[in-house]
Amino acid sequence: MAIRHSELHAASSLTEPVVTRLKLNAPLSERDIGLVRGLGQTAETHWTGGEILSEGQVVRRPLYIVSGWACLRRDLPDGRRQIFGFVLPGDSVGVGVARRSIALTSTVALTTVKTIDATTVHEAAGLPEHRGLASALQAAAVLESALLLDHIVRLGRLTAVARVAHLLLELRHRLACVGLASAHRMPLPMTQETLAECVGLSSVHLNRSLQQLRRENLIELKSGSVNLLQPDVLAAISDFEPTVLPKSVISPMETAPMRRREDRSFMPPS
Amino acid sequence: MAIRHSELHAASSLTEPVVTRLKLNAPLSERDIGLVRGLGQTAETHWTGGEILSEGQVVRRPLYIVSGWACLRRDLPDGRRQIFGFVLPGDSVGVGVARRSIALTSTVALTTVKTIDATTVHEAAGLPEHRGLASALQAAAVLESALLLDHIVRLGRLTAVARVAHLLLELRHRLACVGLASAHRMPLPMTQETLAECVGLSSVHLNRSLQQLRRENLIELKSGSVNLLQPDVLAAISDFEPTVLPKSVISPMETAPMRRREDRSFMPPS
DNA sequence: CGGGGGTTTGACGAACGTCAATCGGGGTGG
DNA sequence: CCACCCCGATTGACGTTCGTCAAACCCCCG
Repeated sequence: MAIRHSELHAASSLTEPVVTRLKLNAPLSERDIGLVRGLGQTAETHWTGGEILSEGQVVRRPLYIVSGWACLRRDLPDGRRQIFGFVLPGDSVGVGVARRSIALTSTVALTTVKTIDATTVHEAAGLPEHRGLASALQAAAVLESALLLDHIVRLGRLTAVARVAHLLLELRHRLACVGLASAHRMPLPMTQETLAECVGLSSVHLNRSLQQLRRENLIELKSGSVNLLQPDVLAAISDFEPTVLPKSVISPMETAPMRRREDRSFMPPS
Repeated sequence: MAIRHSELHAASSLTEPVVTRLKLNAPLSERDIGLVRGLGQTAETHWTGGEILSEGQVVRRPLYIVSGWACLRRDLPDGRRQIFGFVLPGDSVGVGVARRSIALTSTVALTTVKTIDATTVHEAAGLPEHRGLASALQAAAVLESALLLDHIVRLGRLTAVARVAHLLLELRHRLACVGLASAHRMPLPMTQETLAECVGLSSVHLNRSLQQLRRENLIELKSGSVNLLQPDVLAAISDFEPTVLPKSVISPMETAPMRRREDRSFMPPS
């Protein structure tokens, strides 16, 4: 299921999304940052479709996603599913909603996902010399609940088209925070059915909603990535406003790192 | 808005819902319990419709609800509202989702609400001699997120009737935990419109869903309280299962404390 | 050249929202 | 004590949104 890396090279670059995210949350000292960078050695790989964490399972240790996408999911008795949100590079798994207890949802890899062990960081956050880390982790937890609240508003009060627009804007904003999306283009490495399970629609109706957005020249869909043609219009029709914290993290930079070839396979090469 | 009580009598009995809840979350020492009981002096009263905490406002101090109901709410630009959940006696306000930061939602009193200041408890939880409190608070935070997740499932995957059934069962379970509901009857001190804003339906359709439940002899509605006639059937049609923790807290006791006279007014006697 | 999974389309029915009128009970003023 | 009033609950009619079923399509890959 998870494969431990023996490679040590380039380990520090792996941790950059995490460093970026934590620095946005709170000012970090050099020691804080060094601590996080040291986690590159603990990288593990999870294949598409694999469960990084299973609902009901005891959470052994907190993780950080350093590359790839995952989702938080619950399976209902009749086979239907609800996706609570997506986990992106820089996000943590097994924290806040489930630290040191029982996982409330499954965390499933949507692409090949690389993770690092966050135990050290969480332990250090208790020490007086790492106050910066402590507030960064706290802020991360708050942002996590904020995402859940936004999702509730999406499901409870928005129409199908607005739900999709709202979700796309949220993902763009979060990706931009860690430098993985430009102002317009971003990866969207999942099935329409997965998207539907997130926004509470049937896959057919989700498809029609996407088409409506395309017809109105609001988005462009290529396999595995989206182009938000008129983000302001999308925001208007969905009442979107990015979650608090440092405003306007979206840089005008146009480098949008795309998924590598190996990530396009939706099945593990077992 | 909030009125500080000068009355000191019967202060300790006020805190009982909080003690009960915390004891369910983790084993508490006598010192832990004594600490909580001492909070009776800090009681404040909020009138129906008043905002105990406003979205965007800096959270000054954590509170416990000791009597009455409140809801977590967000108002949308077009006047519509989404209710994220209800806050019952024993629940905390301004914790977890917003501790020491900015409130992510408004907390609005649905009845007359009495609160006590939880600052002391939260500070004590950091001390080694109050480890029990620390785990109790942690468990409370987890349960809080669990409720949000359940709500997402309700909104994303259940039909109107099932949403209502699911919500009623959740409320009964939580009330029973603090001895405020019997196996069947429980208070429901809110407008159908409020209920609708919670489960993401129009008030008209919510009304029809309630009627369907009544027609099928699953519930009985009197002003301000519900009777769950066949909880097992309700659970079956809504895929409900109570949130983890000590199973079957629902006692066969039939004493269902109803709202007092003063609580039936929906407007403050200003 | 096939196959298979994902996407798209059409047709149809069920679920839900909206508008607007009516009802009903408790609270209030006379 | 009684008539009035107001808010919330209820009802009907109608239109829209969304789900379901099933077929066709498309593209990537073997």
